[in-house]
Amino acid sequence: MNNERIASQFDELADLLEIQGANPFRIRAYRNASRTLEGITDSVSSLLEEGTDLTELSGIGKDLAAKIAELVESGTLEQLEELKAEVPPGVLDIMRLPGVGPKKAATLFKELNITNLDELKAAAQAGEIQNLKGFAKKTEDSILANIDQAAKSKERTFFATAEPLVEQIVETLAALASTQQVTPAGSFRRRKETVGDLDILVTSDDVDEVMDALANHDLVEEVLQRGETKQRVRLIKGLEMDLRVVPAKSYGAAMQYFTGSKEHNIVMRKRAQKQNLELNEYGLFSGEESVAGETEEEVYEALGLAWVPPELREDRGEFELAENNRLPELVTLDDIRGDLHMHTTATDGTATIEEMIDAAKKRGRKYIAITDHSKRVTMANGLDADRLRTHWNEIREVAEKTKGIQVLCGIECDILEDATLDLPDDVLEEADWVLAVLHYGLKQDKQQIHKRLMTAIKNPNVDIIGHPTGRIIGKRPGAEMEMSEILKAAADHEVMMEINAHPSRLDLHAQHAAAAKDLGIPIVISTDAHSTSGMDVMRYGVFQARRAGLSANDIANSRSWTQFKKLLK
DNA sequence: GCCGTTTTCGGCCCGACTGTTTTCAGTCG
Repeated sequence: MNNERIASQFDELADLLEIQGANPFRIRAYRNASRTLEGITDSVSSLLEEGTDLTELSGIGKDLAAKIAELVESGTLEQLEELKAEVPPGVLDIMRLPGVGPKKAATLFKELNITNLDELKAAAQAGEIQNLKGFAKKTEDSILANIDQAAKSKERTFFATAEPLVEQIVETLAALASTQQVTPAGSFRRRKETVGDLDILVTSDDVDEVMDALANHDLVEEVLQRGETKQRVRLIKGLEMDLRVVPAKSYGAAMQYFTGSKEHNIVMRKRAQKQNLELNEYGLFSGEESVAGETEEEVYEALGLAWVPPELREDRGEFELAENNRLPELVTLDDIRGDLHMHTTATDGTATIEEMIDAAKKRGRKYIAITDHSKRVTMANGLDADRLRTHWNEIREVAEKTKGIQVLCGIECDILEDATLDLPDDVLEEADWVLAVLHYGLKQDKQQIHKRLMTAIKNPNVDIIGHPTGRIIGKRPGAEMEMSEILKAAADHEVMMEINAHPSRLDLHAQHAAAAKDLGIPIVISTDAHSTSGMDVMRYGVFQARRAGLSANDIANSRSWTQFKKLLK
């Protein structure tokens, strides 16, 4: 059983305990443990095999360590099964409706025996809900209004989808006469792979003007809430956005607060408490007196910390670095000089070799690798040895005529289900750049996946493993593997690892990339472009690298061509 | 249920908004 699965069992347990009105701190303990499990590279099942004491992990005590062991050994958790028998799973869907929480869901279940969304809808339509204590007509109406939408819009939105919407709204609000500062906060500012809600922070002399401007914006479908300082709207594509209007003297504290993450903020507040201070979105206070609040920097400084880049605010080690002024200088898009994963019309790309080279030059790239598919990927018209050699000849011809950019003859070579490579060694030897990847058989068992990746890593012609887990965010999980072992092998055999920059992949993810950095593995951020515009996704890969705490030094394709060349096999 | 340089017991982050209420509980981020 992998960490994610155990984490989700703990989350479910926490949800069920909430419905039952259990001690909120006990519930939090399960959620904290879930987060810890999602954040570590080693699988707990292998840690247990090695005899590691799981209580060494933060947020895992004796009790939860035993529950993890139970899950790993038996595949189930007795406590969870008992709770599920008491609380029907549909009650959790009800709890997730906007405006309904654990208490209301519990009331609906206990008083009316409502166990799923369908029954809830029927009861609301029959007018039965408004008679319950704590409910009334408005709650019933709101349930009916949300119930159909909620069923389908559970999923989060890719950062890349949200970005243009946020930019347009920021532009509109910034142009108003009354606004001074307009900045997105929340998970968007932290550059998470996906965002749930959006937050925009504004300083303004005229709250109504700002709120009206947002309410009337083309991208806004509905105003959900409007108060003195906060307005909540629903945008197109089902995204919801909170607008917060804050005084200038609190702007930094508000930015800090609303950027999160929640976990990061909890540590911030505890630090404040230890210094007999109180931190909230209005500032850092000593009694009534404001100590800091106008800028984020002064809030961090007052708590003895260097300013932490938003991408690192996850309570995953950033505080120790910030205390000692050892935070990394994170890589930026401007650092990127090469792009080492892209396709042409030879397989499933839409642009020719010339067009791709031209597009790369326009984006300031100094070197690229053209990496079309190998033959196993029939859907994409993958290349066999003969076609590949012809393709490489064409690439060399074009490259010779082109100035100002190095073009490598590459291949995206499939690692087949039987743990062999899709092209023979004598062909791979001729390549400048071999990117080995898993495309098929991602559901094979862990041992076989491991064997396949090891075949590629040990092959002396393989330069890099592309999109290592094969995950598609929100659609399919990656192949199961012991990432720490794969990374150790990659370090031993001097194989690089890719952060695939496509918004739906971002693979390696941040924690894996951080683990790769710790082993000294050069990381390559690649666009996997299938068209000239596909090269523009580089920024998302850079954001992912920043979230992993990587500097330009850690990124192989931020080096000059002369330096990068030395890494080639 | 976890945790500890004030602690092995008694804490555990905090404010805005809404709806249902006559002063507050629930929800949300």
